[in-house]
Formats: sequence, structure tokens, C-alpha cells
Amino acid sequence: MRTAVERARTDAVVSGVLPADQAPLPPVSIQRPARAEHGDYATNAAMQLAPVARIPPMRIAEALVTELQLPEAMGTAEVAPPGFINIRLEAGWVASQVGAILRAGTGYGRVPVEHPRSVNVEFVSANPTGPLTLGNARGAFVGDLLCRVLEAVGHRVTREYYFNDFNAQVRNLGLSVLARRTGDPIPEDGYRGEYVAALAASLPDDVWAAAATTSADAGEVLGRWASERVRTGIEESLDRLGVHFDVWTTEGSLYRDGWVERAVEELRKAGRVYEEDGAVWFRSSAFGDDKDRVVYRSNGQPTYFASDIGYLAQKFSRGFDELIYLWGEDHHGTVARNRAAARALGFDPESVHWLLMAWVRFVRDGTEVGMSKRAGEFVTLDELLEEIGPDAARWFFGSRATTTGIDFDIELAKRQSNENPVYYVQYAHARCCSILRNARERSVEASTADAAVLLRHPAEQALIRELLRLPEVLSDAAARRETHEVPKYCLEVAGLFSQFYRDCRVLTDDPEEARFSGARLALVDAVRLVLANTLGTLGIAAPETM
RNA sequence: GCGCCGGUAGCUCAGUGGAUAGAGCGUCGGCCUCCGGAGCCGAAGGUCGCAGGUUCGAAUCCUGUCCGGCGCGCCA
Repeated sequence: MRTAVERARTDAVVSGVLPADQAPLPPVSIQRPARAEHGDYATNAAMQLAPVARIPPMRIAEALVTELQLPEAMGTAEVAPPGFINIRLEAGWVASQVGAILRAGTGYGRVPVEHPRSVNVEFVSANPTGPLTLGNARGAFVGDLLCRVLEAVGHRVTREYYFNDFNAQVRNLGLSVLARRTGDPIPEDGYRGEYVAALAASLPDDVWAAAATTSADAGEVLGRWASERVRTGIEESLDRLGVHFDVWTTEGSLYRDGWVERAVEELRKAGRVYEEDGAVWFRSSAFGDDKDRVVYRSNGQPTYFASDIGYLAQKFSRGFDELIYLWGEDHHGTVARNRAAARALGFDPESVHWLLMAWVRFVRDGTEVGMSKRAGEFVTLDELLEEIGPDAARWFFGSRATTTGIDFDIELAKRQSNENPVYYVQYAHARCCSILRNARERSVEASTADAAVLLRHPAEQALIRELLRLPEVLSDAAARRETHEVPKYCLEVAGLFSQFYRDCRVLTDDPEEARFSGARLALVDAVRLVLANTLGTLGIAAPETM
């Protein structure tokens, strides 16, 4: 539709209605008007052109409408003050799309982008010092949903999980296990959760012996063992959510394989690092950061940022066209230095994106509850799933913009889980299936040919028009890397289906009404398909019965 | 103090410069001879934090200001 309007604009220039001078025109923006009398699509192209062309917008709009060539029988365009062009789809064309949707089948809505990219999406990446908590829930759901949407438009996605395997946190975990085992007090920076006691209790004899006898620090030995146990548990929790990672990368591997060393060396050659106060600094301020950052401390130890730099190089070396980092907003202070490093290493800044998720504030009946692994005060992701189920949880986190802070009331979520809109959508899907089952029993067959001819009822037309939005909903979500529109769309479809169901009887003994059965059955099948495709993209079940 | 993100209906949140600002939940009032009532219809409920500005048009962009969250380490 956009290209049709853009072509009309070019044609208007050619035919001399619009002046031919100036630089590239902005892309035409197409809206979906809120009000039905404004048609199915609208564009403000004429009003945007008016100041440039110095011609009244209404005149330009008239000219564009004249040049606008819509495919045969698709629709009509008209001008509305102060210069909108409203495009109205023909009812017959709309009705004929039921057949097109059904022919596209499970591929419907998944319109491939022009240039598919190989995208690495890193998310969750919680250190394995304790089970995943509600604090990690948002990242897990949002990240996986983003991946699914990117895949839906044809990108190749790698889901990646990054974690520390040797630092102080892991050692603290080991020392905490040790303390639990020996009965000593848990160290200051230790972990106090019950899971630590469980780890201590299940410590195999050989690990315990190794910790007691090796020259190495017992905290390190036990930490290594405990964190791997915890990591396995995290993977199992994520499996239960339906989130499966392709690659697990450890911080240690970036050093073992020389990525950090090589990347820093490259920066050194480029003259981007220097020594001061015995430490090695990266001149990130030359690339937009507030100040320069330490890469190697004066004691020779690399900083966390050093790992980040090596990791950037490691990821790009694997051939990705684009990297996406999904971080909590508490990390936003480190974005600038990472972006600086990417630029200094010569990577296209447009090919790396850091998406920040706003904080989730957890409350229980109005008062805030902490989420601290160290203090052992947290609600685990597994507990959340037991309470409200993966579909409701996915819906909750999936339907909010990542920049929005969320108040998550655990008790309220439990109480309202039965009222969660996700069930309304699943119900609509189940109802479609039920109608289709009944039709088979009665030997009523869907007919897309009838659909094209007969579906003129307002409820039918509104429903089909909504089904036609799916491709653009997915494309927009993928392009914006914001996916919360998808659940909302689902809800719209379910709502319009309910209205259709009320107004238009599909299966009936009334001979007058029965002539619509085949056409409406085709529409029901198309709704079922769209809901199944959309729920599938959300990672939510599309049940045939409830 | 500086920086980033928010402030929209009772609650939780959509709203990518457009036309009369929306949804879910909650509240109130209706609807079960009929394909699934986990449903449908209707109503109430808003100075879009506040004040200026930009323009044909601002919840959206700019400036200031208030409130909240987060960040500002040779921590991660």
C-alpha cells in the first residue's frame, strides 16, 4: 500500500502536478485509521508535501488520488480535509482474502524481510549463583519472544546465554556451600538461600575430597562444581518456560581462546589504549563515552569490560550480521563503553543493539519484596510457573513495552490468572476448533469460493480486515524490536471473532441461513489459523479444547 | 550534582506528529429455547504530572520544572 502511494507521488511529479525539484522525499507513512469512516488505510502524504511544494494539501491529495492505481477491485481512495487520503478496501476483495489466508496456511503472516540477517540475541545471562528468579523472568520471556518474531520474518536467530564461570561471585557460592557443609557461618558476601544448603547436602564425595586436598582454593573448586549444578537447573527451568538456548558461552572461554587478548591488542595497534596509574585504559571517550575505561587493572587482572570487548570480537567472528543484547536497565551505564568498543574495533554501529528492559518491581499485596540471591530472599521462576502457568506468564511479560517499568503483584497475578486475557484468546481458538469439529459431523464443508461471494456482513468484514493485519503486525514488531503489539493483536482478533460468533451463525438448520455455512466455516478456519500462527509466535499453546 | 528511562481511566498498561486518546482487570446495569457463558451488550470513569514553545495539527517533538526508577568504581 505504501509503495502504491509512493508510486502515485512519483507519477504526479512526472505528470507535472508536483514540482520536480528537491531532494529525496521521506517515505510515505500509512496509518490504520481509528474510525471506520476514514477507511482502512490513510496517509498524510499530501499534508507533508504541501509546505515543500507550496501547494494546498487538498490539491495535492486530489492529484495523488488521480494517480493512485490500486490493483483491480481492491479498493478506492478519497480525499478528506485537511488533506488526508483515505483508502477503502472493497468488500469483495476483502472477502476473497479468506481463501488467500487459508492457502498461505501456517506460513500466513510470516512475510520474509527483503534481506534476512543472521542475528545473535543474547539474553537472560544470569550468573549461575542461584536459581532463576522473578527478576530474570522478564528477560527470558521478552528475549525469546523477540527471537520468535525475528524468525517469523525470516531472520536466522541464535539464542545465546553468557555467564561467568570463574569470578568472585562463583567463588562466593563455593564458600557458601563450604560453610553450609561445615556448619561455619556463611561469609559476608555469601549466598544465604536454602538452595545452598541443598547443594551442600548433595555434594559428591569426590568433589568434597578434591576441595579438601587440592592446593587450589576450596571455594574455587566447590564454586565450579556448584555453579555448574546451578546452571543445569537454570537450563531445566528455561526448558519448562519453552525457552531453549543454542549457545552457552562462558566468560572463561573468552580468555582461554585468546579473544580478549587479541581484541585489546587490536585496540592497542589502533592507538586506542594507553597506560596510566599502572592500569591499561581504553580511550572510549574518543567514541562518545563519558570517560575512558580500565581494561586491565594495575594488578594485571582484566575488568569485566575487557571480557565484553573480547566477546564482541568473538561474536562477530562467528559471522553474525547483527548482535542484540537484552539487558536490564541497571546495565545501561555500560552501553556507551561497549558501543565505543564496537566502533573502535571497526564494527558497524548499526549492527549492534543494546535493548534495555526497565525494572520489574515486585510487590505482594502492596508492599515491595526484594529479589536478592545473596540474601536468599526471592521468588523463583519455577514457583511463578507453578502459580500462574507459562502461558499466562508469557502473556503478562510479553504484552508490555520493554521501556516500561512494571509493578508485578504476585498475589494479584495469582488471583487474576484465571482472568488473564490469554485464556480469552485460547478460548476463541478452541471455539473455532469446536465449530470445525461440529461441521465435520454434519458434513458441512468450508468454501472459500462462497466466502468471496457471500461474506458481506459487517462483523465478517471487520474480522477479515483484522486477519489481514497480521503480516504488518509481525513486520513492524520485528523492525521495531518491540513485540508487545503481538499479544494485543491476538486479543483484537479474538474480540472480533466473538462479535462475529454472536451475529453470524455458522451451523444451522435454518435453510435461509444455511447457505452461508460454507463461507462462514472458511472464515472460522482462517481465524483458527491466524490465532494458531500468532499464539505460536508468542510461544503460547493454541488448545483445541479447554 | 550529571546521565538514561518512565509519569495516560480506580488498578495494570497500549498509543512509531494526525481525525472524537484506547485495551484488559475492577465497578454498575442488562443478556442463557440456538454452533463452547472462560461469552455478549450497555454505562460510569481522563486538566495524557505541571508550565511554556515548535506547526495546519502534540499524549507523541523542544525547553524548563516536579515526582518515581536506574546508573554514574581499577565491582559485576
